[in-house]
Amino acid sequence: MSEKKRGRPRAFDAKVTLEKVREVFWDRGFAGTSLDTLSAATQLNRPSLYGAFGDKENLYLDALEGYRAESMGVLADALDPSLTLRENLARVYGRALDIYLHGETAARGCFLIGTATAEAIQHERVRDVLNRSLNDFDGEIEKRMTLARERGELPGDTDPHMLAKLASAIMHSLAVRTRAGDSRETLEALAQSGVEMICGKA
Amino acid sequence: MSEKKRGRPRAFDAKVTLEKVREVFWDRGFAGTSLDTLSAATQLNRPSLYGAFGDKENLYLDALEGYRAESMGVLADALDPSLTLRENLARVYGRALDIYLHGETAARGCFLIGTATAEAIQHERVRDVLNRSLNDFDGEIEKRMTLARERGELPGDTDPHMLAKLASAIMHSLAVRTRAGDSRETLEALAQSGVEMICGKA
DNA sequence: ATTATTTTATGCGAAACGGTACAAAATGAG
DNA sequence: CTCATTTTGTACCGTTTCGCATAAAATAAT
Repeated sequence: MSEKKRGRPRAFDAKVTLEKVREVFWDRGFAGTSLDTLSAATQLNRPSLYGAFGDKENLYLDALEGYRAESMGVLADALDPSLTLRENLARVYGRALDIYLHGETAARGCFLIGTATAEAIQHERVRDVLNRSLNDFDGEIEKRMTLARERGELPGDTDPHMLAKLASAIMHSLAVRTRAGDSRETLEALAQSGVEMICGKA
Repeated sequence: MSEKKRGRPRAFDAKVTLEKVREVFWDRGFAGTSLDTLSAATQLNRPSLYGAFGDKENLYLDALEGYRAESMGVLADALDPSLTLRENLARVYGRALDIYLHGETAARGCFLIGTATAEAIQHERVRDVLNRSLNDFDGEIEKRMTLARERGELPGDTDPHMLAKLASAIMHSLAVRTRAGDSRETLEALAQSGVEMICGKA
């Protein structure tokens, strides 16, 4: 797996670097971030960044992909089927808010919805990542909705596909509203209303 | 009202210009748009743009404000209280999609959610416009929800404030998904599910 | 040791960027 | 007609931008 490579070894960890890059893009967006800013944040000079990740767009796409993969992991964990659907949804929204509210300056929301949305028109590859991410997210929730219907947690005439999209819509709204500066309190109230909308009042 | 001004008269209509500016920002975002691009789109040279609207951020904020004002007008019209709540919501979503899907290249979604969200962290004034816009939108819908409860269109224990936020969440999701490239068909299905979620199945 | 290979660091360069100085043009005031 | 005022168009300024060319440094292979 890890054969020793021939030339001079890298002085940095690509994965750690990509995480730092993500932080910067997350706050400033793709177009609003310069390679110099990324260079400063990662402690790497531009040629090293270019050598490891390619041009700016590639670097951004790699950062998006890392976020997407991590998010799907968090989602899968939150949807633990040994819990009730109500608990699952509350966990999904709760963990999302933990991530969305982690910003230093202003709360930064969702990396994808907050920054990729802006680039999606001009950059087809960004649009594709965004679309795939949203669909994958919907799909995971839909599977849980289907299971919930089988278990009787949801009525028999439930449409898991559309109900999952409604559940995702709450997430999208949390993402936008976080970035608009809403308080945690306000956001948690919305999340709870979302859970009640789907699972009924407790 | 319109006193004749003293110097050389303007050769352009500021309102029309602002609409053209909006189109460009809508597709490319704030950071992704150059003054040269705006100059070309408006047929004005940069000094004229600067003289009429100030710097790039001011120009963007003016474009956002125009969009916000128009959107609130469309919303007020769609919420005609002589119609049922169900009809109102269907109209709100329908007109939103008409606007969101008007793009030439890819469908461009909501100007605010699609572009201002990206700048909201770094530019406080943009964040404020975004926040105020979302709140005003919620507020208009909440008024209609309150009326619906009084009329018996909604159960007596309805919380108009939170229900309005759920209705807005569907809008936010439509905005994001349009920009991600979803088809009109898909989006209309989500809109309809949203209406049913709030008003019950037809 | 020598060579091949890869990464690092400095720094270049052409283009794009936002903003403005300045003079010409077009209007109203006196 | 002359002057003050405002807009227009050209041209420019200093900075930033992205990408790369180049050489030094660090490793493995021979």
